[in-house]
Amino acid sequence: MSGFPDDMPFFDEPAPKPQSEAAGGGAMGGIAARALAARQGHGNAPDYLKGLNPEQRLAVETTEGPVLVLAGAGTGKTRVLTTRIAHILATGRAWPSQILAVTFTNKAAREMKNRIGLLVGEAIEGMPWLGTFHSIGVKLLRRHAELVGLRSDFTILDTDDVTRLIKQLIQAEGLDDKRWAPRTFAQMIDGWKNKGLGPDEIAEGDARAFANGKGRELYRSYQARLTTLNACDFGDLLLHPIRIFRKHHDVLAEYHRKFKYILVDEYQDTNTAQYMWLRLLAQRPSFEAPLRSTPQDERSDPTNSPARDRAPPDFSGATAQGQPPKAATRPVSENKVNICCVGDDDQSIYGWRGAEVDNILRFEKDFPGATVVRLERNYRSTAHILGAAAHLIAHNEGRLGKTLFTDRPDPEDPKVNVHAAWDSDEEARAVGETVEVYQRQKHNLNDMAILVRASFQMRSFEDRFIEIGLNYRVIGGPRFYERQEIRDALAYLRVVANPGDDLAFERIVNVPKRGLGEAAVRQVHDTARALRIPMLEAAGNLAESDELKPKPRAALREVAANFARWQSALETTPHTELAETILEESGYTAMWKNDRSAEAPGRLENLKELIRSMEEYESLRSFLEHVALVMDAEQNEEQDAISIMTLHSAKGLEFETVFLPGWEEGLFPHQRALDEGGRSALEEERRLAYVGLTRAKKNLHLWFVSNRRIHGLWQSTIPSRFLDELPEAHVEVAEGGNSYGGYGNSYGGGFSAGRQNPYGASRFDSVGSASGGSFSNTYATPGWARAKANRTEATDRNWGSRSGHQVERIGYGEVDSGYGAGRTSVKGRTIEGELVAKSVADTPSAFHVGDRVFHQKFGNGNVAAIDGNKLTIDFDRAGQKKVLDGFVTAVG
DNA sequence: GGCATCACCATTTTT
DNA sequence: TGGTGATGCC
Repeated sequence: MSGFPDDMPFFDEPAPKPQSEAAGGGAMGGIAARALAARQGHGNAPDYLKGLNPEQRLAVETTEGPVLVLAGAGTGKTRVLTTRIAHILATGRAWPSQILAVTFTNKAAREMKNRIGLLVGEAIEGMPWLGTFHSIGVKLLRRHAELVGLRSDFTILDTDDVTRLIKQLIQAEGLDDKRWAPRTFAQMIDGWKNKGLGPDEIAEGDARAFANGKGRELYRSYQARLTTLNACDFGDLLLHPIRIFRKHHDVLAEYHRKFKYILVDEYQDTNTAQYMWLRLLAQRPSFEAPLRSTPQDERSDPTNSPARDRAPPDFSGATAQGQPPKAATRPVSENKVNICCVGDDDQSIYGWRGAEVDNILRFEKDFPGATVVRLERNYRSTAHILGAAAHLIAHNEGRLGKTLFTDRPDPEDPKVNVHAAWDSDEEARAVGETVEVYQRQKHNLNDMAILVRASFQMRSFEDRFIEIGLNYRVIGGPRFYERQEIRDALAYLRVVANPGDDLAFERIVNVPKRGLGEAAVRQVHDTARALRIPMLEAAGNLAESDELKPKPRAALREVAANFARWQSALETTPHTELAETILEESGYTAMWKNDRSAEAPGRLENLKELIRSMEEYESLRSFLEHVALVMDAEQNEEQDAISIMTLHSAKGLEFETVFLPGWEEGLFPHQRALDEGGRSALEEERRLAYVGLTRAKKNLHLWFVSNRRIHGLWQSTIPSRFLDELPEAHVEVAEGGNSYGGYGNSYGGGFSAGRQNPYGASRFDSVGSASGGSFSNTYATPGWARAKANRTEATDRNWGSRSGHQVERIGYGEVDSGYGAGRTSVKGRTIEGELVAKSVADTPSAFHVGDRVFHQKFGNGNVAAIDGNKLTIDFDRAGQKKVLDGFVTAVG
């Protein structure tokens, strides 16, 4: 991404040439030649169109008017986007600078740039408006900053800065920052900004919910403070441009003229603010769609803040300024909106951070006459994987509806495997063994991945892989630019680049320790506020006065002198060299060299890496811009290693072999999603499962365990309802229990919909009961049965090596015999080819609500509810638990 | 200012 | 259970 000062001037591009000229003129270099090829008629499609399937080609060639491309997983989405851009360029429809192409992540933007580059050669240099929402937002804002009271050299605050700032504000209000956590408020503000709401627009209820009803004032003073600091947060990068567009018609009109084509990647992930932003840019005055509908998002959002009931903010630039929304005199062609949104409603997994799936569901209403192209031909996965994924996702309502298919079904392809394990350690062990099996078959570790729901799950895999010496890499997790030492170093650089960056100054004024305590820093702060000058300047003033004691005074004098010196060197010294000097002279490097903790060498190494990475940028300023917007750092993939990551960070990736552990109720779907988000959250969890399944090209292994340690306590768990939703035809319950036995009947089958779901029983519950509850309650394959038979012994082996679990081991052993003898029916049944794990037992439970029962692990309790063979029991000591009836015995 | 102790918490994460 | 962040004591 290019840094900001070196941007090309805004409106200096030549007017677009008519198509006929563009093709013939040499100005576009290689493109012209391709354009020629493009115009040679249907029989002779240009190279870049060859190899596209008919749907992809339709998506590429429908350049005019609104287009929605519903691109299922692995259907060539990026290819369509990049080819479409290449096509627009090659046919001379627009100059590179007239195409606005937005993505969510820097990675996606980078990949698009690369791939367009491959298609059209050098012309990519001129794609200045391809980037993330935020990077394009910055670019817009730098040009028009004064319209919202900022200078164009404003700084971009990261979440850490924001939190510290809010903390100051909360304290300044005389509020207790423990009662009102700054981070919580930062998240609230972020949420509001995602919805496009400024301080005056938030709902009364929301405003009152924080800081003794001072939420709104706090938000307002936060914004005021940002303006004073000449800074903005991530949300402002979108909101400020929206404000500018709404208020300054001329500005918006310029961009309307400028952008001939708009492309949006991952449209299902757009939040309301991004949607507003896009609509402003895409919308022409005569464009008459309902700006925002719809009853649907109210319905699907049980958190339903009052804000949702208010009239939607009017972000139509036209109507806001009182212009008639209709401009009947304009020729239709001028009102054409050449916007192309690409996305997949089934992969919308970011609702919890403000994404509105509804945006994509509503596209055709928003843009009447839209061409909708469905990409369903999948080039990634086997028919089994696609079949499993399709069957699962079909349980969601409110989909646009796609069914992926493959042209290349292969009878040799393995089915999707479902495995059970006793607990998470065994799960890790078993996954490790399976990985080794693949390794022996010459599979690369790079082609395998373990995708987990929550990051705490990673640990057991890491432990195990270290133990057996298996290379792994964790994707995601703590980011390079979020590390303490990197932040500190960046704070120094920020102050040098921008002396008014008080937050950065405060961060490092006493790092390393210079004897500047809280009192001294406060003094600097207050002076700065009183005189309306930057803290750095205030520090210089105080150093010359006698308001402070000699020691802090000397420290401040040195700090001020240092920064003055570094700033003057900024013009003359290469920025990498200057950075080194700063870290050296400030004593920062020395601080870590003197630190004897284990992390210190790593931190020094990171600092070196930071300097190295600066080399790619031409100035300190452009580097800082990059850092503010790009929080990730490249991972090196040279070493052969299996990847471990969350399902969320796996979106967009693919692997030959995928392991999906932890498919248990409460973990996946996650209990918290169920508790807080109701049905729509369950559907999002299901989409997450869908994303997980569709990452696999060939081999897919799902796992669930019977016991998982959650918050340090062992909990018995039951298989995820999502397992129930997989089609039997494509799934195989894995054998191999002997090698890692011990799971036996403890999982019991079935899910926990009843009590745990606040919205009531899921409709999947009724699958069992509606059909008379005549299902097996267990997996039923020969291997399974064998494993069951081996269970007790294996369990002893597994648990015996641990201390402190004797009781449980014995307990389960005893329960097991009773359970096995009493009520198991091993023969599996299916319904319409569905249901691998069964939810409901053959026989209704013999227990009754109110029965006094005993459980080996949890002790005595009373039955509170019964759902098939699943009992909800209020235990005297362990609280309420859901257990299978086979695990308890009647008391008295 | 540095260390020990204690309470508290515990999905998902980009920019 | 274990990691973090804040408090309080020296």
